[in-house]
Amino acid sequence: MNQPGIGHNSAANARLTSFVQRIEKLEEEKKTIAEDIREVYSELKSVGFDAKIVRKVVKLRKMDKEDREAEAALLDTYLKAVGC
Amino acid sequence: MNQPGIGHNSAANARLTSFVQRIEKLEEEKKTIAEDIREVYSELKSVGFDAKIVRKVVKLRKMDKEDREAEAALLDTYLKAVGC
Amino acid sequence: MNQPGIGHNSAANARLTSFVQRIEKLEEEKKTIAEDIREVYSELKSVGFDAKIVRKVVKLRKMDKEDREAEAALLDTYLKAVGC
Amino acid sequence: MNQPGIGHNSAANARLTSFVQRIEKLEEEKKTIAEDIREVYSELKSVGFDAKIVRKVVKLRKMDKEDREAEAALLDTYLKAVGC
DNA sequence: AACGCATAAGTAAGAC
DNA sequence: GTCTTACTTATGCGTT
Repeated sequence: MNQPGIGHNSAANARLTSFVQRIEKLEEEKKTIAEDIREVYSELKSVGFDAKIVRKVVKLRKMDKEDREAEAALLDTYLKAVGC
Repeated sequence: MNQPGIGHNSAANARLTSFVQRIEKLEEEKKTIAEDIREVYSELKSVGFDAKIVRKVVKLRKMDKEDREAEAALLDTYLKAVGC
Repeated sequence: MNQPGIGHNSAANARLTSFVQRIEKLEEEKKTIAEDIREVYSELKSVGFDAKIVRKVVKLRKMDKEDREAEAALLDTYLKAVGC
Repeated sequence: MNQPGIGHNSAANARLTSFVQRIEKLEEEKKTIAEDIREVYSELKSVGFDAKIVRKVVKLRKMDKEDREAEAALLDTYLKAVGC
């Protein structure tokens, strides 16, 4: 493919390096935020809430109500199909 | 279970709501960063680099780094095992 | 700690190597089974079932009925607490 | 969605049940192997090795292996990019 | 018994 | 559009 000639083209090398560094920096930030989230869960746990359930709450709030209901209905159907 | 009595305790409700909102805000930020990363890939692609290759480069660099960290951790564990 | 002296004791070395190999072999087998499970999901998907829901079915069957109900009740309480 | 009509179709019910059982059986086997691995660790611990260290050794070996594979994959991608 | 870690499951994005 | 691969989330295990 035709990406800029690497290895014989210092300008392209520099450019690529720059892209890679930007990505790595962003990934670093993302990781930091993930840690912050974990901290919130651990704080909430330490004051007595059930972290597992709170995770479900967060997830459900993200889902559209319709989707939620459709999924619940399908699950119900399958459970009956397998005899539960 | 001994989580704060919810339902008859507006203070606990408010607290839980606050935790949930903090989490949602943080997840929002995380999502934004993930989008930024995708944008970098698309930018780099648009100037002629092969995104797939760059992804592998980033991955490899990360693995190398982790490898070094794992080695250091192992050494550390050895030292502790030996009483240092 | 007092694990057998490694590095100056070839018997201990051999023993450790043997343990490590046993573990690696077992992990290999575990990986194979995980692949088999994935294959079943993809087969069931190919004949029209919703793999995501089937996963939930499997998970729910594993849970005790009581636990299931207790969890559902708590989830409900939390959802109300945050105004859903 | 177009999954087989469940609930009014005993053939589909039977099929789903069969899939679920296959999965459950496979998960059982996987669980057994996980137990075997734990046993090896406990055996090795009982003869004086430090399980924590051995875990790290296993992990490191795995990472090294993955590293090599990732490198090979990158090389492969380069070659393809260049038309080989 | 709680805490953090490490593995495993589930979900979503990207390649072909 | 399918299919795989990568990332994220979640659970369980070992440790303190």
